[in-house]
Amino acid sequence: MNSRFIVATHILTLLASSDVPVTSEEIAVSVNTNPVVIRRLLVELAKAGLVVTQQGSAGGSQLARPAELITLLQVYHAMEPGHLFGMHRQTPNPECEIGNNIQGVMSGIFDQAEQAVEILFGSITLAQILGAVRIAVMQT
Amino acid sequence: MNSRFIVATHILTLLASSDVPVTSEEIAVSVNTNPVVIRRLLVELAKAGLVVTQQGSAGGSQLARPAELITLLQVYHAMEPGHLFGMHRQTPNPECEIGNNIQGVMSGIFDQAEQAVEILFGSITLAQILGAVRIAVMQT
DNA sequence: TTGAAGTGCAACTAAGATGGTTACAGTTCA
DNA sequence: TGAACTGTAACCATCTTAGTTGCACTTCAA
Repeated sequence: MNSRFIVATHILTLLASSDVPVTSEEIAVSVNTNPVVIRRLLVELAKAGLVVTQQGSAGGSQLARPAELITLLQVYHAMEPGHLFGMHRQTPNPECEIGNNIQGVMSGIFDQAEQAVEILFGSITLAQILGAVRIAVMQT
Repeated sequence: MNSRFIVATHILTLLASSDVPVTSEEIAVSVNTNPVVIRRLLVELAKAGLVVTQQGSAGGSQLARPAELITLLQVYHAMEPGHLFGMHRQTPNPECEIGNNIQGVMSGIFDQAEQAVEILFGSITLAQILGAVRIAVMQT
């Protein structure tokens, strides 16, 4: 369990809330971490086509597209390339009927679980998250 | 990402397929691991009320209840006490509107995702998994 | 009662993942 | 040209996970 997905979402929400490019230092202050950590995540987000980043003295990052066109699912896929649930460390014994088939059966179930999560994430945009943040601010 | 959930399910499926108590050694052979690893998981499964274990020379483990009355959700809760998605390592900056509210917003979303998974797991029993394994065996 | 077979547990180990830090090369712009 | 920024590598500390070893305790048949 790691923090990349939520931190990446944090980054993108911050970018969505700004009209101008945001430096990794500014993001790092919001996230409360080191700018290099932020930069590492920004490289992945850029590879996924979610942000564009400008080098040099006027550098900074911006969303690559409108916040309404970025879903949590896209963020999730950029940050978490693996599966949600793990398999055996060693291949189970193929001479045993359970050992020989349990992974196949369970991978089917795990796929369904992942799909349920993906459907949810695919239905939530960055604009909605920013909106929810702003509502929370007003209620404080 | 670990292997405890699927290995615990493997263990329980094996117990469900047997009329007699199964030793940790036999389970270890099916899972292809060391018996101590199995015993560790069995202790947790027993605490969760899913298995009963007999010590001594006639020792071994059995399901604590019929396979139709054990759901994947119960197994999951016994093996994975934490959350599915991680939060920031350090508390984000409360002076920033995004930093101050992103965790609240995202925890709501993560709860929904976990719920979707739990609904799925709660609908699948061990008996169904054993049935699926047996169907897979017949098709090999 | 004894010895064998099994559980439960502690301690140790190796491997891998994660996130933080430091240093610096490269890029851009005033 | 120098400052401000990105991108990257290397290192480090911490934590988790799963495997191994050793052994105390439990149980039961002989």
